[in-house]
Amino acid sequence: MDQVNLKRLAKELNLAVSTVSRALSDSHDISEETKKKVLALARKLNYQPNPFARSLRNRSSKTIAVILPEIANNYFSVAINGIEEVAQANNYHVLIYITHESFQKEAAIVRLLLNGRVDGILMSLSGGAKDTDHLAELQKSNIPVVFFDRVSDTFDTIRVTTNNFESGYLATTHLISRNCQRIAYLTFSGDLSIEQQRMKGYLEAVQKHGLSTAEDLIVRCDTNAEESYKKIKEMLSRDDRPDGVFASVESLAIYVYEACAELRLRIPEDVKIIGFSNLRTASLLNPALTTITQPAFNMGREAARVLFEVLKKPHVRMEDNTIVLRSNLVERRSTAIT
Amino acid sequence: MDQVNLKRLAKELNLAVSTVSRALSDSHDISEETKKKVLALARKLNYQPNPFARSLRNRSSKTIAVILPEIANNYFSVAINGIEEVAQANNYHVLIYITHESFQKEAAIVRLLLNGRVDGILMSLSGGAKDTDHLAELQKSNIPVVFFDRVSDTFDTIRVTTNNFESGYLATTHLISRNCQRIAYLTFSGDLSIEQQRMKGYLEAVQKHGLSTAEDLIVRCDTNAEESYKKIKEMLSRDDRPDGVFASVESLAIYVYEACAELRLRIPEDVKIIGFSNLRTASLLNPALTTITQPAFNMGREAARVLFEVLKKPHVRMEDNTIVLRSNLVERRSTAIT
DNA sequence: TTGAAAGCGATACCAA
DNA sequence: TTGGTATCGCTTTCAA
Repeated sequence: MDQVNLKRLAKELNLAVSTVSRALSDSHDISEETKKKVLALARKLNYQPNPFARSLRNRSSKTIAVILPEIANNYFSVAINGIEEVAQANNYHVLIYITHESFQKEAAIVRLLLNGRVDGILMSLSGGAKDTDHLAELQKSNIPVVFFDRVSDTFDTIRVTTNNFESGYLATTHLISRNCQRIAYLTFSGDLSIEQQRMKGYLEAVQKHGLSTAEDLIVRCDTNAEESYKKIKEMLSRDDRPDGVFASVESLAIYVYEACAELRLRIPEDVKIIGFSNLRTASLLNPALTTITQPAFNMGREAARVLFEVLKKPHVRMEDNTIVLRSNLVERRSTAIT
Repeated sequence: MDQVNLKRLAKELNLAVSTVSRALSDSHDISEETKKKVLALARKLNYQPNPFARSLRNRSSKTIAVILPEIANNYFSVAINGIEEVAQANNYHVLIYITHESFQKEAAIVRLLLNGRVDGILMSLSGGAKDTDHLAELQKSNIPVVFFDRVSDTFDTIRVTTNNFESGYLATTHLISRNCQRIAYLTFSGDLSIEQQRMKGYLEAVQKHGLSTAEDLIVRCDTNAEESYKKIKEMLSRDDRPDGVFASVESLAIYVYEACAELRLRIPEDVKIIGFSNLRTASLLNPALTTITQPAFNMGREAARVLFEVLKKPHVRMEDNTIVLRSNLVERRSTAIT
């Protein structure tokens, strides 16, 4: 079957390729009559311009990339929803890449994108990444990047984030106001800027109230699920186990629930729990989980919106380049006074 | 800054463009010496071939599309994980499109892809779609399509699905064995093949045991969340309310929990619930939800695997073109005998 | 208002 | 083993 391209249309209409091209792009110097003829045939043959020829010629891919540490997580999947909505509105395509929290994968993916495959990148960093060469390369490449949620402190690009320090502080004081005396803090590697912000908030609140900041109250979980679960369970089995747990990452709160079930610890009687979480089912858990909830959809939408703003006028440098949205504390039974 | 392309490399090395191209693709008829020289310079200048020039020339995009009804849902996000893993292993890129259960959007997206932007498509249909013109166009376009989960009965392509009829039957008999007499069935529009399969299983089980199949036990929810919730709540408020509910879609099970909480109905004492669900937190709900769980990751992986099989040898027609994986019933407290 | 032709960057065929 | 050139499909400049 013959491809339908400009040449084909031109031949059937006895016109030049350039005329057909201009007619389709509604150029001013084409007569109404030919425009109509061209459009009619194009529709009849279901003409679709070849995207690669276009991209090659125009140096624009009409595509953005989203690089994420994971996707089976309500925060990120809702954020993608926001991103996709904006992209569709701008007639852009969205490429997805998942790093699975692997720094090597992240670097490899970024390098895949340096050659113009995408016009811009939305990115949430993988945990535990020390080396940032790939980010430096990105910055040199003139491809605009917007970080969201897990942003980079060291690179001067646009960021969409939440008030992590305040949220960390707020979550901790919430536990304290519920009579918790030994408050544990659960985090991933702790390397990410947002983890550090949240932890600073935790530490400041704990110190301000004269509570223990013993190192053994801080559990750093690596990406290995089993390992993390074991560490958490171990902490909850100790004699001096905490009476309050602040999970700075969604999945860790779930581990706490599972560990408590196994250890027959009652929530909130024996341990109170608060977690950063966008779980749809937080209110249906047993007991309902008190959460710090991030505006996932809006963060995705904002990040995409700013990216397209830059794509439309690349010469403009964003002055105030960090957009901070607010997370909400939603109080539920897991931190109720008993 | 000058682009690094073949021309540039050729000039700096005093070679022809074609020679450089062949050297980089490790062609047999290029001397080791020049290969080395070319590779060295390419690495030094960080040469990245232009993907669009390549795609234009080779008529291959190294990209697949995934079209989904929604993404903020554990089933689909885990399925994407499986898809992305296979795609990365094959050095392919993954475009994501979300239809939000809108038939119009689905059709528009499919039409965007008819022009060669992708080499293949993985697709899960949107609900309530009657018109299938866009699928017909797809089939004519020679772009291989693999349906997964929400497959099409009418189009003869490759399908990856689960044993929906049996699962529907099994879920229903499970409720019956837990002494349920009036079993409600919750579904979306009911237009999708998988919905019909599941419902057939439900009906057969109910009839076999001589229980009521009254129409008012079947609740068809449209895509509107509020509307769906109201319908479910209304059913649970009636005097002849069901004592067992089978939610054939994940989100509907959540509505049942929420409605029961509002109506002060106890699960499982007053109503027992089973649901198709891939919720990470099913076991932590109050009470833990008995589920039919689909192998989401494997379904994504299988679908992608078959797609790449076809992409590698397009002339081969798949004989047995439906792959059926098995869902599991996981019994939990929401269907416990009381 | 329309046509001819150059060029985007990579590949592959034909010559040498 | 290497070079020259046509080609993929589209856009755009220059000429007519």
